[in-house]
Amino acid sequence: MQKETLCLGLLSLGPRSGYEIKQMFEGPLSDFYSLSFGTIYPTLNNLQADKYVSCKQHSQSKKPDKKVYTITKKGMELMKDNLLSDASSYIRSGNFGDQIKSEFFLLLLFSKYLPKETMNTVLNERVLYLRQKLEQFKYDGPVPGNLDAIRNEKSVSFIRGLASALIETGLNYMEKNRGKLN
Amino acid sequence: MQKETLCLGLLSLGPRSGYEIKQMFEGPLSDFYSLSFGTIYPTLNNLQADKYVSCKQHSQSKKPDKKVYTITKKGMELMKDNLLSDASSYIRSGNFGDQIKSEFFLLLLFSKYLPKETMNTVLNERVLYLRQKLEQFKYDGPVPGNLDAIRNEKSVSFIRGLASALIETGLNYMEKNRGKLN
DNA sequence: GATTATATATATCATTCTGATATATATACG
DNA sequence: CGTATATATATCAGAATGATATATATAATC
Repeated sequence: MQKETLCLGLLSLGPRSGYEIKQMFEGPLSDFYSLSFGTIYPTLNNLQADKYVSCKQHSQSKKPDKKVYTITKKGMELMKDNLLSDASSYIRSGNFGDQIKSEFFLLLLFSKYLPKETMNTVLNERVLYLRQKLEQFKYDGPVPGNLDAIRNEKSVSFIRGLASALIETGLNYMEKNRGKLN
Repeated sequence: MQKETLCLGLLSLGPRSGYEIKQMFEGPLSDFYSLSFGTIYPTLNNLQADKYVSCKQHSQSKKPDKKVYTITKKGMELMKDNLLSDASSYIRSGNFGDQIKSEFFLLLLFSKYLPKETMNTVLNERVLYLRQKLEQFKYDGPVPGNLDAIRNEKSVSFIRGLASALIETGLNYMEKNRGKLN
């Protein structure tokens, strides 16, 4: 997805600074996508130059100014147009669509070159890690600051449910079939 | 995973050309990882310069020479060392580990900005696509050329089984819960 | 009360990687 | 006989990351 469309989409949930957009990528979106500061800040500057977002500078005594961006009508239109024209190309992506770039799967692929104890530890830690992830996805309590804007989206419940189901399947499979790796 | 380790790992399954390594990424590995020609060819050249692989040039009358690379003892050692020292960092990656970069999930996130008919078509095509993927993963018949080297790995059976289970879960979830997106 | 670590906030850039393009030939298909 | 696809390597502009720089506030630790 184009970085512009993505930033506009996140701003459609409410006005935000670049730093707060990054927080969304590190929080609720961390398992699905991410953009770096080096992408976010230039993108916001370009969007502002082209009037897709407006910017209010909140000067905070001696911290650097907090630049809060708001999506404009023109920006909403661009976002919707882009989503519509690119929708079909995203059908073949993500979870067993296009490239997943799974380092873990690659490690499994070459597991025969690792000592058995090492692979045992790795698999144990993977299981622990996935259990932890599962709890995160199932957690329904309060979230800090403006991160609840994204949590309350209907689509986010759908995605979280899907993610939980996938992790559970992965955990069950790993526990039942790990013997087959030796 | 470092591109060097990855290329060495694939060469550990047997001697191959850069083109054939690319074929592995587009075939059996396409859902887990990929490297472009722009990465593969320079990497092989560097590995050769440092004696981690050797190269035999098969001149083919008027086609460009086919450069077949073979992993050396030194290369096997580097690969194993790298795998061992990086193993723990791969535990938190892939399927709900690190970044999945799922364009499809992002599209769902912004689905409220798309017309209902469009989302309906998108979800239908996604289901068809996943069914097709599932068949691919379950297919156990013959594969062309030297691609069976990777298919016959024990770890590959494990990964394919896991992938099938995950896709099935995703399909079931989508079919049961797609109403919740409206 | 001093120090250390972490959080807020933006900006920049070298390095890395991709996706596209270039080049050249062979083969299959109708 | 032309057209599309496959084989095969190489290169490079453009994009994105990860790291680093800068500056301050706040919380935790000792």
